Amino acid sequence: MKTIFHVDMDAFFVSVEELFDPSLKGKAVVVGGRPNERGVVSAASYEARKFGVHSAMPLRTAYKMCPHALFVDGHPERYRDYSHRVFEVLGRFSPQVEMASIDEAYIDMTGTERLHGPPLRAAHLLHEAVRSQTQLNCSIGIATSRLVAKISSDQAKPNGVLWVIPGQEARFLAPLDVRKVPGVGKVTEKNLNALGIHKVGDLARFDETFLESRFGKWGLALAGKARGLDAGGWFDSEVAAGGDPKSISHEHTYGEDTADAETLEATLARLSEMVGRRLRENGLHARTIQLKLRYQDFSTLTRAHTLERATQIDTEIFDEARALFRKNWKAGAKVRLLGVHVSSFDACAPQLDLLAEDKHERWGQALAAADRLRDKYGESAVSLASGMRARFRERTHENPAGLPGKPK
DNA sequence: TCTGGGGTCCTAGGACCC
DNA sequence: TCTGGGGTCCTAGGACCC
Repeated sequence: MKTIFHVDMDAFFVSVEELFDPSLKGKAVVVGGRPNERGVVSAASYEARKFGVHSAMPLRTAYKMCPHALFVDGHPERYRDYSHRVFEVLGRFSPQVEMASIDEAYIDMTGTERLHGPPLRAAHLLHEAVRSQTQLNCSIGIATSRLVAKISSDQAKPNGVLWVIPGQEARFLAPLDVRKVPGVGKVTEKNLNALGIHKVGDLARFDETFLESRFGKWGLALAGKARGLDAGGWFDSEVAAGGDPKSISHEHTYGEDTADAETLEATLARLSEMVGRRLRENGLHARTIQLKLRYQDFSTLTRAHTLERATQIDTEIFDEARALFRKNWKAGAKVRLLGVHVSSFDACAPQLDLLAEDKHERWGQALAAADRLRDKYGESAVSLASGMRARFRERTHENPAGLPGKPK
């Protein structure tokens, strides 16, 4: 029988911001950007939540609901730093700690009773240790499976500890909304509601063959979850993740939609550079390049192309992304978002012929040097994007009709 | 309400091969 | 000849999570 703790930081981003600016304490705070910006709420203080503000809500909506809230930009470096500090504290309680995301972790506390006492006592010690080392509050769920531990930490919020005694899992889950089950989102909730399933207890009464026929693989997992089991499927593998990334992407939403080809292609160049850089940092080579294009009306398309040979070179990524863009963009249509996404990683690119290999090698060296310059002098120190913009101008000059066009 | 950015996993259809 | 069955790869879209 396992003893799993799920530790979830309370209003993490907001709490970290409060450490840097104590005047925020006790106020309605929204992290994510200015109230008139495009974007969504990353985190809201409990005070702001009283007005209906919650994460993922558009900033403009949050402003309407809570105009007196203080809107602050997020600081990912700060959150990463504090996430590491939390991780260190947790590591003192058990060697088996998995950070499931920046603000939550699973700890396998099985067999630590002699060291830390029974689960509730250990959890209170842990809670206090996190508090004293980081000045941050967390909530802790204790159960025999990750799934139930996660749901119970949610029920414990804010700043609480909740232990689901072994054997009581079904009783604990039964009265909760199905939406509380990780992996059940808006759509699945609606589909379940249509079957008369509202509570986890309702779900538990359906047999798994029926759920499987109705929801496929996911239905089978769902049947297990309703009984408090870590049933497998994406949720559990996500938790176990921590290995090599499967994809890398960057995207950008414009402050104002644009149909300007030069602007759009410059954005693609910048996104390609960012993706290429991440590939090099991770020592990865990607075979599939994918473009993401969202129009003004929010209709979104993705178009991919798989290369014969994997790459980690900015210009190769850009060439593909731009080709996909030229082929698929309805010229003149205003664009809201562009994204560049790469996947199908190979450990390394296979050999080319010698001449090409040499050229490739030198490109790689140049890019690595540019990466080092950026580290030293900042992101704007070196940019291929500006070079691309200049080249593009020459081309449009020769081809005033604009895109798509075959430059000479 | 006017909708971010970075991820993971699943499904489904078509091409292609044996 | 009127139509197999399995496997793999690729592409597009979508649900979901933090």
